[in-house]
Amino acid sequence: MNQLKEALDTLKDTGVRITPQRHAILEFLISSMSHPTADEIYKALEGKFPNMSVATVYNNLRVFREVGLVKELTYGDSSSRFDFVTTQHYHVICEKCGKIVDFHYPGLDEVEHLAAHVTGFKVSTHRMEIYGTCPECSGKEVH
Amino acid sequence: MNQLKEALDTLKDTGVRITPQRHAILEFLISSMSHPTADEIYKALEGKFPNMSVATVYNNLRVFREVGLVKELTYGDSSSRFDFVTTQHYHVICEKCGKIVDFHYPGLDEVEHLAAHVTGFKVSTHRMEIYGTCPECSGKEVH
DNA sequence: AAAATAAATTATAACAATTATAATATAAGA
DNA sequence: TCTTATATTATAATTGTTATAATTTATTTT
Ligand SMILES: [Mn+2]
Ligand SMILES: [Mn+2]
Ligand SMILES: [Zn+2]
Ligand SMILES: [Zn+2]
Repeated sequence: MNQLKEALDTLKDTGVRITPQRHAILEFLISSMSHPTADEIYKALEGKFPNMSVATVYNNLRVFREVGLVKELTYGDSSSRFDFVTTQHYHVICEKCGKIVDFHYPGLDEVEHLAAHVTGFKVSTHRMEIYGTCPECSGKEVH
Repeated sequence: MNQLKEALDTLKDTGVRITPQRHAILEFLISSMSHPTADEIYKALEGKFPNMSVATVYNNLRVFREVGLVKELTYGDSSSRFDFVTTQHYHVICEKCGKIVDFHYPGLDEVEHLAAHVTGFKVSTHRMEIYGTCPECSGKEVH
């Protein structure tokens, strides 16, 4: 139920200290319901933490990733985005405005198995994203 | 049959000048049968073109991408890799050594359609990769 | 509760991949 | 061959991220 409390328990269980900065970053990730970049988090919290270093944001996002609280979504040259992990899901991304929408779909187990069989890899995970144009951006088009 | 000739024709048809550097980069991409980074291409050709700028490699890879000759494979913070496009395929990537292996599998049309239906996006494409450990890296493990 | 110590934060510098800039060189058509 | 738009080069700039070292803070030990 209380996602923040659960996240803090995870930190405690894994021996990660709970600092005000970590608390605030987690709080923001959970409440924002989006997929912010490190810099967006940094800027969102600079009112509350005027002296927080951007390195702290990066460091803590890495810590959260390592204990499984967040997933890092990486894209070519641009900034990583961070997703507070609840359940397995994929993403649909707008090529016009960059919006990221959650997309629930069963995991592609069959594909993983075939890949393992064909290539001899020990498969651990996969990545899948859908790209296109969101309804808002489609609406703006000239007809 | 002759992939290089076809590629050069594509350049001619789209009004892109054929320079020795472009010729050499294409030749390397086709013959290497791998997924090199811009820097790997740059280093591979520095014998033949001691004065070639790394910017030339980047510029031309972008040109090739724009006319559909190559696909850019992007990964978080590390360098993009470039794939001379022949047929649609996916990639299996070793998390230990970084090796990239082609994996032929029918396109995930069903997933694209469902995503379009559920999110209202106009879907244009998708990305899918399998991660794991390659046979060589698995063999090296201590038992 | 105070002291000790291990970990986290900050400020800043460094880094690596990529792109921008401006001068020079060249491919391709007239 | 001449012309001109385009490409290349050398270099600087930019951006996202990580490393470093000093300072601060959370937790453990006394
Ligand atoms: Mn998500
Ligand atoms: Mn490939
Ligand atoms: Zn959009
Ligand atoms: Zn490997």
